[in-house]
Amino acid sequence: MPEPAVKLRDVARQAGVHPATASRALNPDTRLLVSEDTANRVLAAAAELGYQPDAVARSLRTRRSHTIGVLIPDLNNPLFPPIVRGLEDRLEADGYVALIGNTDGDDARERRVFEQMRARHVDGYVLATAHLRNPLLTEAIRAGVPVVLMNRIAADNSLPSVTVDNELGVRMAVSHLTSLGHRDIACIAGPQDVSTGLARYRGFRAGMAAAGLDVPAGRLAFARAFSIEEGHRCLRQILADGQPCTAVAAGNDMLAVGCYLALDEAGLSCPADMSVVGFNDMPFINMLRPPLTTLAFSHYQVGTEAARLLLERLNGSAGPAKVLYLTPELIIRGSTAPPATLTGRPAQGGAG
Amino acid sequence: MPEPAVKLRDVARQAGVHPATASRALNPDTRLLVSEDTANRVLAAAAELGYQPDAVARSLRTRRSHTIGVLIPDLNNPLFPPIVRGLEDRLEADGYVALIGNTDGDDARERRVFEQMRARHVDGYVLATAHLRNPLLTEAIRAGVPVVLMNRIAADNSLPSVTVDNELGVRMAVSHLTSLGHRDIACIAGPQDVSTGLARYRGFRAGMAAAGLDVPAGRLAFARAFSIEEGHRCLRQILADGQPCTAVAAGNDMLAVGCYLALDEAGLSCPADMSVVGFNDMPFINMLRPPLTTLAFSHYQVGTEAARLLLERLNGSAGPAKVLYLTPELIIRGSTAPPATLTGRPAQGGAG
DNA sequence: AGGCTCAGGGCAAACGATTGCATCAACGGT
DNA sequence: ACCGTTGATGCAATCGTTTGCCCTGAGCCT
Repeated sequence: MPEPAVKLRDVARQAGVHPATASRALNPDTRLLVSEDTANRVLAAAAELGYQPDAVARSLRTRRSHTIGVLIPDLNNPLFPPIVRGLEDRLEADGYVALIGNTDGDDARERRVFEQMRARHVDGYVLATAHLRNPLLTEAIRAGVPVVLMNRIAADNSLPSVTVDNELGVRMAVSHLTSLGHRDIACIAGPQDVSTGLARYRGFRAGMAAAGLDVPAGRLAFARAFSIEEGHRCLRQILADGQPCTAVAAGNDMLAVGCYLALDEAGLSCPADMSVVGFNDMPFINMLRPPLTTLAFSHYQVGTEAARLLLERLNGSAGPAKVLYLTPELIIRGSTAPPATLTGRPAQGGAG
Repeated sequence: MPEPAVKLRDVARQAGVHPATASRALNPDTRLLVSEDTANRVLAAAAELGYQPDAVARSLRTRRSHTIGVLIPDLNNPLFPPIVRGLEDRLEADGYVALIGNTDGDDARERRVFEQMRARHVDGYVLATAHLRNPLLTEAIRAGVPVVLMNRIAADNSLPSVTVDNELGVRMAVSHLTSLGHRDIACIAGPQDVSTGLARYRGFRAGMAAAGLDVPAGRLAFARAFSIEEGHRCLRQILADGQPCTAVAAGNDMLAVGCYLALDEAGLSCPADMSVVGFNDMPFINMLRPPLTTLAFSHYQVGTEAARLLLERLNGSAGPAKVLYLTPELIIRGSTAPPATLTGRPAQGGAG
């Protein structure tokens, strides 16, 4: 037998006032409109009855739901849960809750989820799925709903965003490889229609150019998704028909894991035959065989900062969009070592 | 400038009917109440204007939100995302969306999230966080909201649940170890106030008893959480003051990963010095050093089945609670091998 | 032809909270 | 003593949809 929920009306009756008065007493912003005495009576009644306001009714009337829509491209990627956690923690502090949607990188699904959220009156969106140009973005803007981008950013920096400095990161990775003595370095770039894929690829070219190294087409592959399978496929392709190489820079850690599979399959070992470097330092990546050299940043912080940016908008600040870049840190682990031509010598040579 | 959303009223005006009629025409269940001709006019108008019903208003009126609250103890555990995915996929097929909440195993936080969801009129809950006796459960039941448990189950099987056969799984693991020749087997049990922790510990004792083996206290440790840190702590404790052993059965994969850390720290190697077996076969666990022997089951299916059970309830079926047990499969990988006393001999001995 | 049924569709009342406006008492100033 | 002011509270409309009820007109039977 369902227990009847306690309503504002009940609190009002118990306190001997009109529901409107009770409403005002309960809302901190309007509490000063009622006498302190009445306010206390209402508060006491609410506490005693265990009153919880009906978020749905409130949302219908106020047009605010205190709910934020969060779109994640792939929740199975361990990179995202810590980000989501950061978001939730920060949002909760301001009384918002996150509605999380998984899109699988599928546009149709993304649209469905987006509409669902809209119908539920979300007050804002945090998107980790943004393509460089995304129809959803303009649509949300037009509807007047604040949007913040996470991890990926938009083509024109027109939206508040928080991301790691991808280009810098990959330049650091390339510089690490060249300082180990590598000269023939392959690249498995991520999808070029999202900012992370593009910026990291740019970073790769910039890093190679700075070192005076060439990037022949045979040492370059573009993944269609940031997935293990695509990493596997791309490195296999490079190994099959590309120029020989001694190291590979992968667009992210998932692609790097795919590289491990391709190396196993080809009977090559990492780092003896080929060094691998990833991006993201996602959870568990330090426990792989071998532990992956990669670029780290605080995932949790990406979430909290995105939440902060969104809350700023929700609270009315309307300045130009802030784009926040976190600085990545190179974490050197067992997957990178001097190339075989150096270690092949009797000496256990490090390179300068 | 925010675009005004199109409302039922607009559709009705465009079709030349009353909003009530439009509402009936739009709802498949009541469509037969209006003439086919009118229904078509309304449908056409709705399509033309791009009408999306306001979920909030509807939910206020109908007391149904088509939203399901999902409570997850730790989204950072890669076990859960595939489960959530299964849930979402199955729920979406029936027009429901999942509201996901992370509880961090924190009771207070769990309660807050639970209340939030209640205020948002969720139609049901799927809990992966259930303690063996949980005040939230009785509370939800009393409020008349259907609840399904996932992964963990309640003490008295009074609620629809889907879980893997934990006891059987660990018996299989123990039998695997004994057949390799292990006799001194340690156990790192999970928290005993959740069903998975308890059932797996029972399975361990049952398996050992069946093999006629003893379980001295010094080879037993109880983790306070299913975390890497706790696994680390527990194995370290056993190594420090326990009887010597050649294998350890961990309460889940996270605890097993913690064991890897403790072994590294003690200068022991797996599986040469100590075999390790986990539970769950969570993503990435097959890529560790060494790949972990563990018990597998379809995580995705746990999600879909839980959704199915909940949908049954939502659609009015009121029979006794079904408890669904999935059968685990032992996946033998590199973390288990015959004990050193056997492999120490020149022959590459297998054991019967 | 009159009365019945019945399909089709409009009216208005919900759902529970918020909020602009009206009311009303008390009070102070002149 | 009267009037304007102010502080506290009640009234009622509103958010967008659904749904019980009633009304209307057409068709049918005797």
